[in-house]
Amino acid sequence: MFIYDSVQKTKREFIPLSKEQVTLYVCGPTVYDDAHLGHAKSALVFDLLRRVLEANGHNVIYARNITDIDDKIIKKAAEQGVGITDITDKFTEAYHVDMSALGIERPTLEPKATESLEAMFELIQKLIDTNHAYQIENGDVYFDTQSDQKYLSISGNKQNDDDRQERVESSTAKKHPADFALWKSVNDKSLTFPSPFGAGRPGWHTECSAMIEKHLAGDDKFAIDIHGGGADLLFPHHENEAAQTRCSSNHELANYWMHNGFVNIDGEKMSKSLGNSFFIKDALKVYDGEVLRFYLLSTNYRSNFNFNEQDLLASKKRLDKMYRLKKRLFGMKIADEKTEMKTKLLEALSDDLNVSLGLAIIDEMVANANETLDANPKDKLIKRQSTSDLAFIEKVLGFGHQNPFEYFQFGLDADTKKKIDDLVAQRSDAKKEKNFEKSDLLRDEIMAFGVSIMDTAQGTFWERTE
RNA sequence: GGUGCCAUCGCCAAGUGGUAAGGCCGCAGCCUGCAAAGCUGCUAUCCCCGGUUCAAAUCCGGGUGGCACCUCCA
Repeated sequence: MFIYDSVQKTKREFIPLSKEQVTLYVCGPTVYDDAHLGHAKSALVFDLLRRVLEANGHNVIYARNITDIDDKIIKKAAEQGVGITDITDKFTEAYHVDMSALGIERPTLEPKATESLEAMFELIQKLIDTNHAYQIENGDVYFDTQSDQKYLSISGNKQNDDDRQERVESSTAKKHPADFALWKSVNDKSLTFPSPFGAGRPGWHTECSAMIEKHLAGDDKFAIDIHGGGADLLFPHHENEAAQTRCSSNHELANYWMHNGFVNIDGEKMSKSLGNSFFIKDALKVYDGEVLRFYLLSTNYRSNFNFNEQDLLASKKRLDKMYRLKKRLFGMKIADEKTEMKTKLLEALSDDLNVSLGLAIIDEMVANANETLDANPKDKLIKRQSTSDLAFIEKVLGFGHQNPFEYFQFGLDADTKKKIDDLVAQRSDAKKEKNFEKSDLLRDEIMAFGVSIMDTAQGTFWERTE
């Protein structure tokens, strides 16, 4: 397997620290609002990574945190006049619902900041004891970036001198403007925790390092195999996490770093002012979750992704083809066939998640199966192989888990389906009587529902095509 | 200002030295009562200039044009 390491800026062969397991940590959401398409992208990419690692025989321990201590949460709770946990519980649950709709499997571990305070205290104390952190008069504890020789080695950023000057003058009692808070001394009623450093709240970066140490780290040169997140987190978040871990333990944080690109909408940076499609839950009202998954995952995860409806619809047609093959194979038992397609697909995905190439391989398989079945609808071998191929695709990519007939009925209520079924039956009768004028009229009626019909040897099927 | 990424057919998009995958759209054909679906065939020399090399979309230099981060935003 090969992974593009965004710290070394090169594709590297993936060699796990331990043969027993692969440790993967991804920065999860801050639960103060509904998840948007960017959250979806990140979660999808690392869900895929996990599946591909597993398909390669690795036992993956995947942790994705929930940040439930944050100023934005406090602000929201205050605005709405509700408790902190009302907000965090609500949006944690909503996050799970959205992720599930996208076919994203639950991580092995989902540590919450509120449940990791002890680990954070331990981390901060170690940093203080080793002079990598200091507490100022007001109680804040800062990480001393100057004490870390390797600070900025993750992002490759350089300290900007002009910038530095300005901030020194305006800053507080921090030793250096780049120093960041490990513990913020606050004493408001909303959300404060007692700690060895006084009452307050942890800094944002603290939780990830602490959780990794607590749940995943071993004795190796690196705490974990792979650390992932959105491209925006490289600096300062991941830089700071790495510094904390480096200075409080005898290992670097991660052997491989992966960062997914941003999602833009119609060429513009996502923002709430652009409207509803911003949130996953709103997108799900219009599009099937699996269609969203397929679309968001269809290109290189590192590039920025430009979300727009035309591309999504074009992408959907590709998924449709897979489902039509699934229809042709409906009822087949899944056998574990060794096929060339599986080998090639896994190889493509194992090369830094090359989904684009993988989709080309799938298209080729689908076309070949259709061609063979067109020539001989009873070809047992191709049916077994294709069924097996589709099952593999479902497992490793998460595409194709639905009943193929229901897939094509997305968004239609039972009443409408019944009406369409009735019209289709009437049309079939008319066709039997060779009353084509009547059957064509009925077809027009059916198509008015945004539905296409197709006559096959197995009977007439209909699909919502819009 | 600092750091970094990107530029491939109308659109989306693979391909990191050996002579341009795939999908959408379009055209022609097979199939069909007609369709739809499916299948077959057809459609690019890779932003510009220069260099390295037997050989470059792929490496180097210079342009031009996008974009991101440097403000707790995935």
